[in-house]
Amino acid sequence: MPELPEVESIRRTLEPRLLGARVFAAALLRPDILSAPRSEPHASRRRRLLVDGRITLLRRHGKQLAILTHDERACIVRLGMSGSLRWSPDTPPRNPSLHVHCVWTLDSGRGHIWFADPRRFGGLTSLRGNSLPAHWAALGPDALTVTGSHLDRTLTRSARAVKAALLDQRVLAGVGNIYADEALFLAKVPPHALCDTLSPADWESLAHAVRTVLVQAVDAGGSTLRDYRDGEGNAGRYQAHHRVYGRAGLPCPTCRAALSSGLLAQRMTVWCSVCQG
DNA sequence: CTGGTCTCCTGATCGC
DNA sequence: TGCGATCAGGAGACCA
Repeated sequence: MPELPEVESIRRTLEPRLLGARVFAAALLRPDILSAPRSEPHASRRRRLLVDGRITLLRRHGKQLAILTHDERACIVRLGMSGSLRWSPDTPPRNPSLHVHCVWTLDSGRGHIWFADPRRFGGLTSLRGNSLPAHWAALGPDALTVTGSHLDRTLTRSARAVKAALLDQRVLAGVGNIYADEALFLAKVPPHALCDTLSPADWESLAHAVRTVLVQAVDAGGSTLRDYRDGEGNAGRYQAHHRVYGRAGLPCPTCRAALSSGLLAQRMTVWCSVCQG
């Protein structure tokens, strides 16, 4: 389930493969995974999939990754929960269980990139490169740069549970179920605490915890629970450092009490009822 | 407007 | 061993 650290790891591993490469061809095997904002004029599928463009930049905001070309086209890749974006020297294996939906061929023998997504919660969005900032303005700030004052300002009058707010991409972009629980544990804030009961100091410590946990996870190449791989096919290593996620009933790493678990905002949630009061 | 719930989808896992 | 039920979850639709 790719969150910010996994998407950033994909971005970093793909960048050297893609920068300067020209898109020779694109095969869209499942047309319904490609969408466009309502405001964008219709363009051909080839245009929308960057064919004949020279890749100039790979940008990430939260969990979204955009591929940009020299002629101001952009293709956003959203990985959903089971999506992957991989580079390989050859075309991907023709294994139906991979659920490969789009394959791009780069010219001059620079290989292929492919988007696969078994559960199809992800997809591609084509848009003009110069409308990317406006598109991303609908999201909150990238979670790697989130501040306590932003969270305080945005959420201080909200009656929602703090974990539900952390998962809301319009509040901050990039946090999913794993890193929400990890950040709440680090900040010693209970996931079910209501936003309007938290102090500015709480928001400060939560913002700090979010940034800390994400930086650590990026440094470890993200978390591989089952399927996640970076752009080169490597697994992440941060799962070994999870303090609470996936550890329901096991001892708290700080106080050794059994970790609590339950459903919050439709997500499995794990926390320490002692440390997170 | 706000917050809670439902829904999409497939593969892994569980219980009988 | 086999097979149906259950679970996981990002994000948009939908509803009170």
